[in-house]
Amino acid sequence: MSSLTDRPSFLLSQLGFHVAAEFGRRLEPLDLRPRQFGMLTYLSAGGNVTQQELGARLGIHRNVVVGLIDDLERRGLAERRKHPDDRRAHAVRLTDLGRELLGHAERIADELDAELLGDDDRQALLHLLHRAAARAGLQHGVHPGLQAGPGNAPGAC
Amino acid sequence: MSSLTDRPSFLLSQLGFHVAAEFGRRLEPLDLRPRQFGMLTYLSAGGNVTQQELGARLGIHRNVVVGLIDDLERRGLAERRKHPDDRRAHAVRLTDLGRELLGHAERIADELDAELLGDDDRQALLHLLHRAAARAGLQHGVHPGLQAGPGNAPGAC
DNA sequence: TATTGTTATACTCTATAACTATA
DNA sequence: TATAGTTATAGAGTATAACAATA
Repeated sequence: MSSLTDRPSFLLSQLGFHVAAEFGRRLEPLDLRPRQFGMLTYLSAGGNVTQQELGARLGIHRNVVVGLIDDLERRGLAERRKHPDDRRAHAVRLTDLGRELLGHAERIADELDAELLGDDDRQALLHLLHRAAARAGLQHGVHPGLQAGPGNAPGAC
Repeated sequence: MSSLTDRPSFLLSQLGFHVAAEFGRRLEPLDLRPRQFGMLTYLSAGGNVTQQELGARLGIHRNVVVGLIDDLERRGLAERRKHPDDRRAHAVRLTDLGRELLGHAERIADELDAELLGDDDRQALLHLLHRAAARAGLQHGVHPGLQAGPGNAPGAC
């Protein structure tokens, strides 16, 4: 008579959604959606990132990327430059303001991490999650919750 | 320079979404959606469960519950009976067929659990997740991913 | 001919608000 | 007056398909 709370997969999913939703809520004061946080994070590495690449990396369809970057650009957090190698594409870059806002968001994430568990437990959890993620074949930094899907939660990360 | 994969909260969310999505995919051959699985699970405890109670428990709005139970009833997995104490309400019951299908779904969940990690690691993970869930104040068996939200993934559990 | 960015249209799902019947 | 179930309407969001510019 296994209860749902005895299933690691259920607990994992339950906690994962909870944490994602909580992160989304804490991001609201920054007027930033989890998908945009993902974008800023990916852009922060620099380089000539095309919208196509950005969408492919985060699992967001390219026609949705347009609107999200429209918003980021309108707010001065990112900008479309001319792509040096391909005149069809944009090279999306993070602005200083965008980098600053990303810093705020990361501090929020730090807080969330800190609240999750005590230091020792958190380290142990991180280790186990890494093993499970590798076993599941998950790609680094690719969050399936960001993908468009048929009505995916814009608030859930 | 903390990568996203160094954040337990991100990994938790990433793995949680992945597991939920995978569970949803494996449930498809049974023509059962994760939310319906949640309903069958809750109904399996028996008793006179009203639609209101079911929705409140799973975080699904009552007007959405109607359609989901319509489907379950049409397929002979659940049925609406007269509620003995309140003539406004239905007493939703699981049928034998519904109980059987729930068994199939639980076996699918068992497989997913088994694939997650080796036995020892899985036990350790379960322990840590329990602690984190308690710390976060999560309720037993209440999955925030099932909630309606502004465009919540019907495929993600 | 394929690809990048963009826009428009159709579809799916939820939110809100009503309504009936009971309490 | 409030609540259980139901239905209808409107809204938010995505998928699909087109398009122009460029490869």
